[in-house]
Amino acid sequence: MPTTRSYRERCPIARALDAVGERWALLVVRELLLVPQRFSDLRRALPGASTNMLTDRLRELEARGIVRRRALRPPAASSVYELTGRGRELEPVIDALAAWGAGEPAPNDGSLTATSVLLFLRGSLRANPATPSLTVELALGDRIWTLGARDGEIEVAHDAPDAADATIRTDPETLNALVFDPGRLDAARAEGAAQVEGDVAGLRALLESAAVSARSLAGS
Amino acid sequence: MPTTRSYRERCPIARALDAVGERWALLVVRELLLVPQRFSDLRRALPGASTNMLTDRLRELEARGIVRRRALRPPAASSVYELTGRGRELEPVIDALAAWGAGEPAPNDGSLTATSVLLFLRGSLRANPATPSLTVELALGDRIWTLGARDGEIEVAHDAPDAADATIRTDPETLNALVFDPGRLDAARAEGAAQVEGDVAGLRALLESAAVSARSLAGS
DNA sequence: CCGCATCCGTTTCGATACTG
DNA sequence: CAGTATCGAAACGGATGCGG
Repeated sequence: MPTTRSYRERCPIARALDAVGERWALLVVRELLLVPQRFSDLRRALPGASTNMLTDRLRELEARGIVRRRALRPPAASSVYELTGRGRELEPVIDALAAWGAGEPAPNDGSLTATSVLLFLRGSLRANPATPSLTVELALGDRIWTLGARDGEIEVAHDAPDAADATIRTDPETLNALVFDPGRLDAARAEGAAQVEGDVAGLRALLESAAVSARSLAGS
Repeated sequence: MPTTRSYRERCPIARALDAVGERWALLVVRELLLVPQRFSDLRRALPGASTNMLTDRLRELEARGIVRRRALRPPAASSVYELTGRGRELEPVIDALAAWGAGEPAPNDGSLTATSVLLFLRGSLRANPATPSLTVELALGDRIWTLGARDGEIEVAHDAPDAADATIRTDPETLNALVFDPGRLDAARAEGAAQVEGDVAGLRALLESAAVSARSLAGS
């Protein structure tokens, strides 16, 4: 049964925590921030969450107008969960948490989802005004993403770009390592952990731009 | 016994929530954001939190380097809890939550602390670039605060200003109402809910500036 | 296989009472 | 004032089962 407890404060901070302060709630929002996901996608992304926990959180978030459930077109006997407009407004909260959390110690056995890495990469690039303009096609697992950097505006979308300057195929682990240490790019390519095509120098410069912010966040 | 569970993710968002995602943790940070507080101050500010809950959270936050316990000078047989530098870095998280939470429904029986109102007032003024420059002395309960607005820089401090343009003595409830509807200022003064001295017109303009942001936040 | 509902042991929460 | 002790209630976490 969904959780209903409240801090019973009129403070907006407490009200926000009443809505998304339950355990797992903000991680569900995080996973849905870049792309709608099915129940089983969320399970894979949040292996520590039990099924009934996920069901409860999704129901609560739906009841609060943060998440919406949408049926897929008839042939697919499934549905996806996606953020509502109100849910997307949580992005600044997620971004602030990511910036702060980068300074906390990481469990060395921790998992890492594609969404996590992409959000952190995006945040790092946004934090660096000198980020070069470039459109990158990112293939992580079986999903294709577009990373667009243009005049300091950084966007990540779950689709293939019309025209990519560079293409990289890798996994979240490797991409995360590259965000902190772009110097590993050649080693990752040699090991087969990453395949790169197109403007390799541009991609390298983009990663360097992210690394500047990423390292300063982690160091604080 | 303090909580030790973790999401076991290397995602910075999950790491942040590992540190401050437990129930009540961020409300403790909120209360300490503007001024160090004693245990009993926190109890009053968070009446829904049981004493052992507060003890647990304070110990955890202390262990994580977010809160520090400081003994007061000898005559006072007491100590205060205050944020560390790392703890103060949570301010953007708190601000983002406040901005989002203003759009959530408020329980009509909810309490409201001075800190809550001051943080929201500060956030509203910061969100409005047209905020007039003014120094206000704010007396809430038995505490004196300084609200300084200068060239768009808004600061709230727990002390008396060197020189105030205006002085207002009221309670958190009334101040919160004024942030949304400055038109009530005269009524509040007539009812004795607020006493104002000095540049009343300036204070009124400042409240109007806050109200513009406050209403747009609540309306979204 | 997907999306849940049910059951159950464990942890955390919340309220009250009590102590240095 | 600043906590500890205790205990029932709620939430969490994992396993299993069941209808599409």
